[in-house]
This record gives sequence, structure tokens and C-alpha cells, in this order.
Amino acid sequence: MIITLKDGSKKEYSSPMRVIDIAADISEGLARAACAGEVNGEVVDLRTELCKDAELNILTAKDEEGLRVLRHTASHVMAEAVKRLHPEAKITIGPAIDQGFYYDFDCAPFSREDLDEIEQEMKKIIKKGEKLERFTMPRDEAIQYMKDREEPYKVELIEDLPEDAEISFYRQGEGFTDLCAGPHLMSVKGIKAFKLLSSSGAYWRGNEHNATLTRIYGTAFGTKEELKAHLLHLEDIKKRDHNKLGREMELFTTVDVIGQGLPLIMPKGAKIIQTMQRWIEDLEEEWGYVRTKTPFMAKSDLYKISGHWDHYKEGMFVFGDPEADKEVYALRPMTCPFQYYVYKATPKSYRDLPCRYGETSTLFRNEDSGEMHGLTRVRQFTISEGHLIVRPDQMVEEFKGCLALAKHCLQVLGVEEDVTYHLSKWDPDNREKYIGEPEVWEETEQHIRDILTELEIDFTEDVGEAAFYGPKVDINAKNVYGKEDTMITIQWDALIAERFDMYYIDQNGNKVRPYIIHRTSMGCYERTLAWLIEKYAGKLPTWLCPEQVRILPISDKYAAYAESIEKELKKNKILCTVDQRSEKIGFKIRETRLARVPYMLVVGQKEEEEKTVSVRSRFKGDEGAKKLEDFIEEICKEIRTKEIRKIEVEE
RNA sequence: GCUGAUGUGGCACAGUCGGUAGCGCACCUCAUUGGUAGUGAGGAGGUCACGGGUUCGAUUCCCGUCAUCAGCUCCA
Repeated sequence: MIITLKDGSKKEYSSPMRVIDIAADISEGLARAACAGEVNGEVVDLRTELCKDAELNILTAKDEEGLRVLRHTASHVMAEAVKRLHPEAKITIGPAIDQGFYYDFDCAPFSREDLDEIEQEMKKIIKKGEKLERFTMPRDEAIQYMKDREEPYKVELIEDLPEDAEISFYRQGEGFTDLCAGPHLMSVKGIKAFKLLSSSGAYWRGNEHNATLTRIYGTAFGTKEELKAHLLHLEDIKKRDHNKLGREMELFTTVDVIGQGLPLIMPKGAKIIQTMQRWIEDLEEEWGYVRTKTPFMAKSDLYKISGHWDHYKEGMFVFGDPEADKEVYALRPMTCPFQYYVYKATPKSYRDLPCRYGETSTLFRNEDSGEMHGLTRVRQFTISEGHLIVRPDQMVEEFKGCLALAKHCLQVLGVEEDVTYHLSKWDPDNREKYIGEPEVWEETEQHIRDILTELEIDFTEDVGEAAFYGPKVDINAKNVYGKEDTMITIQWDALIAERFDMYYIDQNGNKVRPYIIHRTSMGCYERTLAWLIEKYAGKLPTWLCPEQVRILPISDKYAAYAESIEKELKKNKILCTVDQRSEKIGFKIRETRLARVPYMLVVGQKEEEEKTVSVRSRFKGDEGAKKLEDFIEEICKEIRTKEIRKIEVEE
């Protein structure tokens, strides 16, 4: 048999060879570093025996898949350590994940001290360096095997496998055996650098009705240096966390007595949101939208028609006792039906469509207490909401328009590279969650698929993520911790118009049901602000900054001159302030930088005499920054300055 | 909602094995009038999240509530 290696070289063997033996044949070093093999593109265990011609790549911790194997083995070592220290713990599952690994145990929760102890125990296990051995047995035997070991969760897992399955196990020395499909390292010695990060609760099989297990998260790398770098990175991203930075920068705060999920947006945060809102409202007008302003609450009757009363009452803030009171009101969790009634208020001809309604809409959702987070998950938020009521023949074009508008917004915010697109589909195996016929679902999903393809947008398809009335495009972004949130959504709805008896009159004088697009152009302001804070580490693009320019007089002798410049800038709609305090210039600069103000204008004797300002910019070689500098230069001319002195500082 | 951790002046933290608290930054006052990341001196500010309990006495121990954080679950 001929084995072709990644570099194109070939090895010939007369008898079957295990991947690890081929690695050893290439070099001892490679055999030591090997984590897995990639045979004809498929990741396999090092113990896999090759008996015919194949392409082989030996994966090490430097390869993504190799690192996954290393981390998976690390999770087994952790499980062994836990069993040694806490024999009563029942093992469940322990996979590798993007940034490391975890293992879930049924046992009492672990403290940080427990984790440190487990870490020490893991070090002992790794030092001993037991070999991992793979073996299999038939399903029935495997069930008995795990019953004998009193591991009920493992028994349950095996019972879910097909009856004729050969069940594979990995044993590390005499200490620990786990049900596992692999692949794994040859020896626990391969784990050179690891760290247990945290412990928390998790439900068995991800179902909240099941037992709560104790999960330990850890991470592992091929080298100590990589681990160190990763831990530093984790520290680092915390500094970008909007929930910390946003409070530090005085953009928002929370107050115990006001309540969970009800952040207070402070003046600077409010200014940023106002800038975004004015931009979006004007932009939507350019794109053919008209604006509505509808009530924040309605009688329960409305939600009964929309279906929310039956399906989502738990998520709404309801006033009054539905049993005792005649009229019960609820704060709105969405804007849809309100805009539908705007549509219905006047008769519509086919000529009136599409109707594009936009609203800066505040919504209220009674989220579960554990769900609230900073500005990304709140109980009251304001969204750039909109509904397009369109003729079926206009649907594709209008849907495209919504996508184009969303893309434009992302571009202007400078985040178009940071999002992923998702076609959120229904789940044919869970039909009671949706209304409408399967054919309609398949057809509309195909329409959206075509649109995304035509616009050359990369996207993934997610089953079971659709709204109950139709499929949608979700545009998601990750926060600093890697958790994904939907920023923008565009939903295809061919069904709801009937519920609200919406129609238009066509050419022949017949009543026809319109289609509806539910959409946002840049999502909700609070969440977008959170995203921008993290994206820019607080250093927002100048146009969004609540303070764009700060004027710093060297001493109070130049106060009047500084004010004259402030006046001129304000006349030109630049957000600026003057720091008139009797502080030294170095101190004022320090504070301005910490406040992340993009431009400082230092003025002293020299500037006043020459009618100039000294610009100190946070940017270097940045286009947008240049524009503002040119602009300031223009303004400086207006106040009869001769030149502009520039001091640029690398951040 | 679930599991766990946390809650001390505006912020970031010490501390009290039970005898009502400190530092730094910020704030205020005075002096200093300066040239691109922290001038100096002085001062004020906290019922130690809230409500119960134990105790001669609770910020400290116990219980509950609220809030914050991590994870799970959820997100029309």
C-alpha cells in the first residue's frame, strides 16, 4: 500500500500500519506531537489501521482538529481527576468546544478551591503518563459494563445507540474508562498546558426539565506559551466588555430599585443613540419609508387576535387581573399589529402598495430573571422597527431592498465584516409550532435562498429558527465572549394578513391579501450600542461620539479664545466642550484620552497670537479623521487662523 | 426560571476569627497659570444592598428579598 503524505512524498508499506506507526516512521518528534490523523480528508484516531492506499496528514496541536483531540483527552483526564477526588460523582458527557473543553458531572457544585485541587490531581495523572487504550464491545455488554460501574447517564447514552452498534471505550491506565467515540491522544502525557476556568450548572441533555449537572469548563493548548497567551486574551477581552466599559464611560447604569433589565441610558449614551436614531429615521425616509407612532400598550383583545395572548402571555407585562377586570391591558412586546391597524385605517388600492412603515419603537418583554445582560438583553428596548405591506408580486424585490438597507447600515457602522447571515427555517418535524402549509414554507424558504445567493451573501441554514408565521433572515454578531446575538432580522410573512383581515383592491376590484415583511434596519439601539462599544473598545467612530472635540486651553488666560473656537465648532454642528479647569495641560490630555474623545484642540499663547489651534488626534492616517481635520481647518480659516498645527499620537 | 459566586462612599478595592470601617482615583477648597498621559496641600463623603433572626452587641453568623456576574435554559 502507498501512503501519500501532505508534502506529496510517498511511503510504501507491505503490511497494514496504524497512523501512529506511520508518524513514528516519519520522525520520533512527529509521533510525540501527533494528536490525530487525517485520512483522505477525514479526521481519524491515531490507532486507526490503514490497509490500502491513502492520503495521510498527521495532525498536531497546531491543527484545529488536532487541538480538539488534545482538548477532548484533557476532558477525560479531568473526569478521572474528579472521580479520584469525588468518587460519588456520576460522569455524563465531556466534549471539546471552540475554546477548550468541558465535562458535566452529577455531583455537588465545585468551588474554585475544588477546581484548583482537581487541577493538581490532573497534573499527577499527566505526570504518570498512562497510555490511552481503545476497545469495543457489543451494546448489551456495554450497558452492563456501565451498570456495573454505576454510571446511569452512560447507560442512558448507550441505550440510545442502535442495537447492533459496536460501542467504543477509551481507558487510560487502570484509573478511568469512558464511553467515547474518540479520537484521542495515545497518552495523557500529550497534555502539556491546560487550565480549569470555571464551574457552573448545566441541564442534562440541555433540557431544563432534566437534572442539573455540574459543569467544569477548561482549556488546553499544545504549549504553555499558547495557553498563557489565551489566558491573557481572556483578560483582555473583558476590558472591551460593553457591560463594564459602557458603565465606565458613563454611557449607561443600572439601579437596584428600578429593576433588572431596565438600564438607564446616561447623557453620553443617549447622545450616541440619538445620533443613530436621527440617522436611521432620515435614512429610512430616503429609502421610501413613512413613519408611524403607535401606543406602547393595548387591550388584551389585540393580543388575542395576534396570537400572543395564548402563546406568549408569560413574556408580556400585563396590567389588571384577567379574571376580575373587564379591561386588561398589556405593554407591547412587538409593533406588528399596531402598524397593521395603521394600514387598515384607510382602504388600500394595489397602487398604494408597497406601504413601508417605519417606527422607532419601544418594546417591553418580561424576560426570565436569569436572562438579563447589560444592554444586550433587557426588558425595555427601542428598535428601528418596520413592516412592509406589499403585493405578492412585489415581495422578492422588497425583501431584497430590506436586505440592502440592512447591509448599508452595517457598512456605515463599520461592522459589515463582523456578522453572519442565517436563513432561519421552520422545523418540518415540529409542525404544531408553525402555521401554514408545508409547500408554502418550502417555497418561501427557496425564495429567500435565491435572494441571498443572488446578492452573493454567505449564509447558513438553521432548522427550527423561523418565526411561527414564516422564515426569516437573521443577521447575527458575536459579543466579546463569543456568544451570538441577533442584531437584524428580516421576516417573510405570507400568513398574518389574514388574521387581521388586511387586504387591498386589485385591478379587477377584488380584495386581495397582501404579504408582510417584518424587519429592522439596524436592530435595537441598546444592543447595537453594546456591540459598537465592544467592536471599537469604546473608541467609536467620530460621527457617533457624544463628544467629538475637546478644547484644552493651556491656562485660563486663553479661556475666551477657547470659547470662541467652541462657538464656531458648535455652529458647525460639532459636539465639543472646553475644559476650563485650572489643570495642567498634561492632565487635561490624559483625561480627554481616557474619555476617548477623538480630537483635542490645545490652545495657548502661541495659538491665540497666530490664530491657530493645535490638533491632537487619536487617529493616524485615517480617512474619516482626515476629513474632520480638514473641516476643522476650514473652520479655523473662518476664525482667521493662518494654519493648523497637528500632533498625531499613535494609540 | 435553574446551578454557583458576588454585593463595603461615584469607581476600583482593603478590612473586621462579632465591639458600627480604611486606601487609591473621582469630588470640594486653597495655592499654583502651565505646552501634549497624572502639580501640591487640605477637606468632605459610607445606617458596609435591603428586610428579618441569633446575640449584651451584627457590616461580619443564619434565613429571606433585591441586584450584579458566569454558565445552562429561553429569546414570538
